[in-house]
Amino acid sequence: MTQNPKTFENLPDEKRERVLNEATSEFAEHGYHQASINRIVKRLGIAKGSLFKYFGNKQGLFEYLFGHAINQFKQPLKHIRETTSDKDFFERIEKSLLAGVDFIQAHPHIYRIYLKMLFQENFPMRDKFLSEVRRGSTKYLRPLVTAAMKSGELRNDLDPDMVVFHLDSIMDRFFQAHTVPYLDGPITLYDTDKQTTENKARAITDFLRRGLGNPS
Amino acid sequence: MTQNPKTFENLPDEKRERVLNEATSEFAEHGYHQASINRIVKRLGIAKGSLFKYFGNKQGLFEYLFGHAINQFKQPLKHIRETTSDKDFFERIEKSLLAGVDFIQAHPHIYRIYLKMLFQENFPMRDKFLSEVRRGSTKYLRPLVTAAMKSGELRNDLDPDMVVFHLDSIMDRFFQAHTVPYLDGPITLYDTDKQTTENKARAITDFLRRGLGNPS
Amino acid sequence: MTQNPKTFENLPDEKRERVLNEATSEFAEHGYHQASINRIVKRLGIAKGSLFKYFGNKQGLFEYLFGHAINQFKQPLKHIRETTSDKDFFERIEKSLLAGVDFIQAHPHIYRIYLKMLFQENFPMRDKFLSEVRRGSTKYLRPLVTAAMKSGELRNDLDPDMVVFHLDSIMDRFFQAHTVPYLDGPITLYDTDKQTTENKARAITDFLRRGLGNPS
Amino acid sequence: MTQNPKTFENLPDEKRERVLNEATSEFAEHGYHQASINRIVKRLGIAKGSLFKYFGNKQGLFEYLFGHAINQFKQPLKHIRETTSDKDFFERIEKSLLAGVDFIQAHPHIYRIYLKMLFQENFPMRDKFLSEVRRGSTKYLRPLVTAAMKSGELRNDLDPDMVVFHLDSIMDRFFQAHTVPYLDGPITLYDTDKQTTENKARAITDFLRRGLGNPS
DNA sequence: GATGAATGAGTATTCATTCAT
DNA sequence: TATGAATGAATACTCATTCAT
Repeated sequence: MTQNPKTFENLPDEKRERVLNEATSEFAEHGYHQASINRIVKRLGIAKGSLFKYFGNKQGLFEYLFGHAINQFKQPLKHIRETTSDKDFFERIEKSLLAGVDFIQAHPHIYRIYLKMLFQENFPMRDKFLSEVRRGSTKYLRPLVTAAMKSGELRNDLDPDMVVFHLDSIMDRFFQAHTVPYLDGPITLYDTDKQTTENKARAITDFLRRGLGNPS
Repeated sequence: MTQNPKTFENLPDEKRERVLNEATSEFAEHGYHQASINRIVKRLGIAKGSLFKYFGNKQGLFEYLFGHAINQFKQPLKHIRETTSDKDFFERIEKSLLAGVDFIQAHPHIYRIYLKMLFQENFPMRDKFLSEVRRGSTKYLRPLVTAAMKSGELRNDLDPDMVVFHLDSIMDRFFQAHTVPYLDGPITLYDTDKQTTENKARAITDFLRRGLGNPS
Repeated sequence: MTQNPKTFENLPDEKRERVLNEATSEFAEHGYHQASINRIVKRLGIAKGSLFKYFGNKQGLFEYLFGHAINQFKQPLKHIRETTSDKDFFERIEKSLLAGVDFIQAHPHIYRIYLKMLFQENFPMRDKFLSEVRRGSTKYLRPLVTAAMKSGELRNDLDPDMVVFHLDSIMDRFFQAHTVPYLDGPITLYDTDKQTTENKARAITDFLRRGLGNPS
Repeated sequence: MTQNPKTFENLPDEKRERVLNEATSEFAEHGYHQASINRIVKRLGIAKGSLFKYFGNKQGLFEYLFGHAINQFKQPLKHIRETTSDKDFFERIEKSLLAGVDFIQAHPHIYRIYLKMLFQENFPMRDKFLSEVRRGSTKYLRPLVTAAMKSGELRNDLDPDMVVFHLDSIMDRFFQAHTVPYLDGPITLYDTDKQTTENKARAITDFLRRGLGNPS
């Protein structure tokens, strides 16, 4: 590998961003293997050799770009934990749902790459990235659940691991349904406006509260 | 598809099966575009021209194979409805979980193709196949839910659409976690033995009963 | 070569004709190399093997078919000579023009194959067929010219070879212009009705009479 | 054409010419569809990808090459009009015959492609190129004819459109007979030396003068 | 540091021809 | 005699990658 990421990092900010954006949207649209370096450089108007100087090869470009993106993924979760109190578990869930949708709408390309990666075994660095994302999700939800069980917000006859599995499934599906049709079933979410998203997040939270919350 | 698949259907059973199996596993491993007709025929030891005689082109092969598979998908669900009574909603859910896993373990390639299709926009016939699968899922779950609400098994303060969304999310995640690592979170399912699967299905069902069932 | 033309000749008339017709129109439409045996048998609804049994290979089919057609080519010229007298040279030319157009309109496929063959060196049997046709043309025209010069209908200061070359060029172009656009120049012939064709043939004949005829 | 031909135009002159020459002779020998990119690159000793970089696809190569050639076609006609006076119509025709043969002998491949295109309907850009050539021909001849009729060189009882049709037929056949055997009839032109060509052109011109010229 | 021409193995697809049934 | 499944070399075209300028 002859790449030299320093070369790329010395580029003017604006150009660096353009490169990453165009490449990201190419990968988002076509997945890893169908993405075409030819198309990327044509859209960018730069020489093919330059891209290879920056990142060595296709995989290097992808890893750089997705590693870069994954950091932004962690911001919103952190923000929620900091701006909400331990007191209201279900409010936190609701805010997490909305924050997730916000992030997806702000960075649709990254989320689409992530979804493609989920079931495509031959993405480079797939193991590394996916385990990182999943670990992040569990590390975020589990303390919320155990705290809520301690404080009595959640019923105490529940298995915390089950609750995490449960919440994770519902939340992920909620996000996916905002990105891909077919996944919403009877509650239509795809391509709807913000107002509707908020109503649905509220409805799901209420539903969870009724199912998991302490009736007392 | 310029060829009608009569030629293929006249083949001896054994050969027909070998062709479908090799092709299916190629698509399962690589997705649609990365799947290589060259590799398929090399593994089969038949001439390239033959495959095109059978199915006209790559897309024809895929459609035949996946359309064929999708029919098998519908059998287990039907079987459950017929062999269980309306009386125990949660037993039905538990059996559905196990039947789904059984199917996936019997046809792992087909399920992997389906998962790849979910987030890969350029699969041929994606719209047709996905909407067919999703519709099947909703059409299966909704009557179960409304019947259970009528009979008093499910709490009557729940929105049936929400329950369906809920069940669908959990069930899908349960299946996916059997196929793809990373998706199980704290409850490990991937690559485990049958005993464990049954315990987990039972645990999830119990959990749902506690959350959604009528306490009376 | 394993072909057996007897096999074909034993076929019922109706089938034999259908085979020749479909094959002829395939060659007329696509030329020799682009013509597809696959398409021919599909249109005919017969087995591919049968065609090869009849004619051995693609070239055998073409030779049979075109040899068959070329005989029909000779009929109209013969007919003209027999039904007109030596007395009116220019009437003969005019009738020949109309007879040629009639033949082309009755057998458009054959004429189109002939035209394609003219400039496509790799038609099988091209040499044999073309020289046969050209010889036929000269053998038809030359006696007409010499007779007319003797009888005084044509000016006697003309070189008979030149007259033949001349007439041949004009007549061929007249036929081609009925089949292919672009070749008519300022006198539009392509796709016109019979009335117009007759007018044009008359006009050309008159023109020739003025140019070549004996003014006395 | 997805590629603009800048890449090709930046190539060193010598290479550019070799590429065009080999490609032209391939198309001349085999026509459009039977021409093989594989053969072209093998003969050139360059990579297949390069040719596609230059011209995008087979059709792009053909259009570039033929469009390029068609411009050269127009030079000799223009040259004749400029170097001859209106005074001698038949001298102009004679010079045109010789100039045409000169061009054809200098660019035999291009003329052979043109002839193939005449009766092969599926040449790309056939309509565009043929109508351009034909229009050029008519636009060249018609003013010559009308001028000559006005000046009294041509008999005034002739229809100018007929004269054009006439001249066009004769001239084209004269050119074709230099390229393809069979088309000369009793006056042999194919593969003959320059001396003979000049004699024949003179003979044809004299013949035309006798037929069309004003006897006064 | 940037360029962009060159590469060649890879892709899906077509086709005339053969031959066992 | 008729069938139609099997063949494999051929086709146009794409693509990540290299490297001399």
